[in-house]
Amino acid sequence: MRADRELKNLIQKGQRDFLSNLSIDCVIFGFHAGQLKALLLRYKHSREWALPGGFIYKKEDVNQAANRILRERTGLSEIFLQQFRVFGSPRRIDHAREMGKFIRRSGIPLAKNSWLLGRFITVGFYALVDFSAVSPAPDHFSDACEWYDMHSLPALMMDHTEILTKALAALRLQLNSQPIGYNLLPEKFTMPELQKLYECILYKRLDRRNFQRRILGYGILRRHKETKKGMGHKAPYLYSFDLRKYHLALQEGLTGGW
Amino acid sequence: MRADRELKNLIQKGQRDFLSNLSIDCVIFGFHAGQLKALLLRYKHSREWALPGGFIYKKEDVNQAANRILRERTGLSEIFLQQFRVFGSPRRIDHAREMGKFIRRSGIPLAKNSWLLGRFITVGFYALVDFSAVSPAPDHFSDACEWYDMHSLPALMMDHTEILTKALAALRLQLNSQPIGYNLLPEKFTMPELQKLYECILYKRLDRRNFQRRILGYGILRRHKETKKGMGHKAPYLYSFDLRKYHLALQEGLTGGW
DNA sequence: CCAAAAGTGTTGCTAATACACCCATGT
DNA sequence: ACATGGGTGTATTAGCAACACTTTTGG
Repeated sequence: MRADRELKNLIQKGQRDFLSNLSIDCVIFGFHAGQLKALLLRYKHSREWALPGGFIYKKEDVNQAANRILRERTGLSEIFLQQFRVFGSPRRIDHAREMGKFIRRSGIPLAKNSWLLGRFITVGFYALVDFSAVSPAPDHFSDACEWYDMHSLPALMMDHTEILTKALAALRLQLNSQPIGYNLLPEKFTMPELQKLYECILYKRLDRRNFQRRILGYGILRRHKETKKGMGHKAPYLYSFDLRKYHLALQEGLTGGW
Repeated sequence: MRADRELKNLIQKGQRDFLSNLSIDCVIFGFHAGQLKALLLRYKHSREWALPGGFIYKKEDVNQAANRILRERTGLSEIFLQQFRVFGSPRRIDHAREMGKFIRRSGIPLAKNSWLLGRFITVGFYALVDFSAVSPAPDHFSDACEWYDMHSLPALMMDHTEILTKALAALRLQLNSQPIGYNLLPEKFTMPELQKLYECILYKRLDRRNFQRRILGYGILRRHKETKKGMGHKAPYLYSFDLRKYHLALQEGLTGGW
C-alpha cells in the first residue's frame, strides 16, 4: 500500500531529512457561503481533526517549507502565507505521544524513541486561499480533508484549537494591514460578500451602507459593469480589487478600527 | 579562565542540553534621554555587534527560555517579552560560519561539524525594560554590552539588523494593544517624556497638545502632585499608569492610529 | 526680564454612526 | 404585487488636527 510506504519512509528517514524538533502548522482560511472556514484533516485511525502541517527540510527556508506544505495539500502555489506565532510549550510532547497511538494502530511499528514522538516546537502560519480554487483531498496519511466553519469546529488534536484561535486573532489584527480580502475572495465579488467576510472575521454585524462608503472611500476597488443575477432580488454589482491602489493603501494601513 | 571553560562547555555539551537548530534572539528596548535604545553586545574577538541570544533547553518552554536568557543578561525577571517573528532562512548558516571564526580566534578548538556551526532557526523576541533598572555588563562570551540608539546602530553580525528592524516594526504595530509605555518608562514620568517615547517609536513628530489630550482621554494615567524641577523652565507634572484601567483599555485597543 | 518649555483652550474638519428611501429581481 | 435584498442619500456626532495664549522656572 502506497500510504504505508510513505509513512514508513517518514518514520525511518524523516530524522535524516528534516530539522528535528521543529514543525509547521497551517491554518488555511477560506470563505464560502457566508462562512469563514478552515481546512482540516483527519489522520488515519484518529478520531480527532488536525491542522495540515509538516516538517522543514534541513536546507529549506521556513517560509518556503510552509509554501511547500500548502502546495502539497491544496495544489495551490503562490499562496498568501503569514507566520503568526511559535507554539513552544514542552507539554506539546505529551500530546505528540497520543499521535503515536494512532500511527501504531495502522500496524506500522513505531519505536518508542522515534523522532516523531519527540518534542516539537511548531511555527504557526495562516494561509488565505480562494475557496473555490481548492478541492480538498486527503493525502496518504489522512482519510478525510474538509472545510469547517470557524465558528463550529470539531474536536482537534493536541493544541490545534489554540493555534486556530490565535490565527483568527492575528487575522483580525491584520485586517487593515494585509490584503486579506483579496486573497480570500474570488477575482470578482459583490459588496455584500465582502461585507460578510469582514463580519465573519470580526464576528460582529456591520452597517451595510457605512461599510460600503468606507470601503469605496479607500479607492481600492474597481466596479464592473456586470452584476450577479439569479437570486430573487436586485442584482449586486461585481467588484475587483485594484491591486496597485490596494497595496499602496495597505502600506499606510487602512484607517481606523472596526 | 572562567570564560573559556564556559565556552568549551557550551561547545561540548550544548548539543546534549539544548534543542538543536533552534535559537532565540532578543531585541531589548530601553528608553533614555529621549532616545529609543537597544541593548547590544559584542562577542570576544568579534568586531560586529550582536543581539543577546541563547538556546532552548530540551524540556524548556520557548517563552520561558527567552525569559531566562533575558534574566541572565539584564538581571531582571518579570520582563515584558513578546515573540514577534521566526527567522528561518537557510542562508543563516553561512553567517553562522563567520561566527565560528571568532570563536576559533579565542584559541578554543571548534570542530567543523560542531552543532554551533549548523543551521539555526531563530525565534525573535522583543523585550521592554526600564532603562534605569538595567546595568549592562558583558558576560563570559562578550567583551562589551551597551545601549545603542535605534536610529544610529553599529554594524551587526548575521541578520541581526533585519531582526532589529522587524522588532521595531512590530513594536509600532502593537503600540495600541500592548502596555508599551508602561514597560519602557520608570514608575513616574512626565507627559513630554511619554510623548518623546511615542515619537521615537513612530519616528515622527506629534503635536504636544493633541497628544496630551488624547492620552489623558484614555483615562489610563494618574497625575501626581509632584513636578519635575530643575530644568530652567516650567516644571512638568509627573504621571503614573493606572494599571487596572490601562489593561482594560488595551483589551479594546486604544482608538485610532497615529 | 527673557528664553524655554509646559499647561490649557478654541475652532474647524473629517470620518464614523445612525438613520430612510428607492430600485431591481424571481416567485 | 410583493418580498427580499441591494443601491444611494442625509443629519448628527465624535474625534483628530491645527493653531494661540498663558504660566512657571533658571539664568
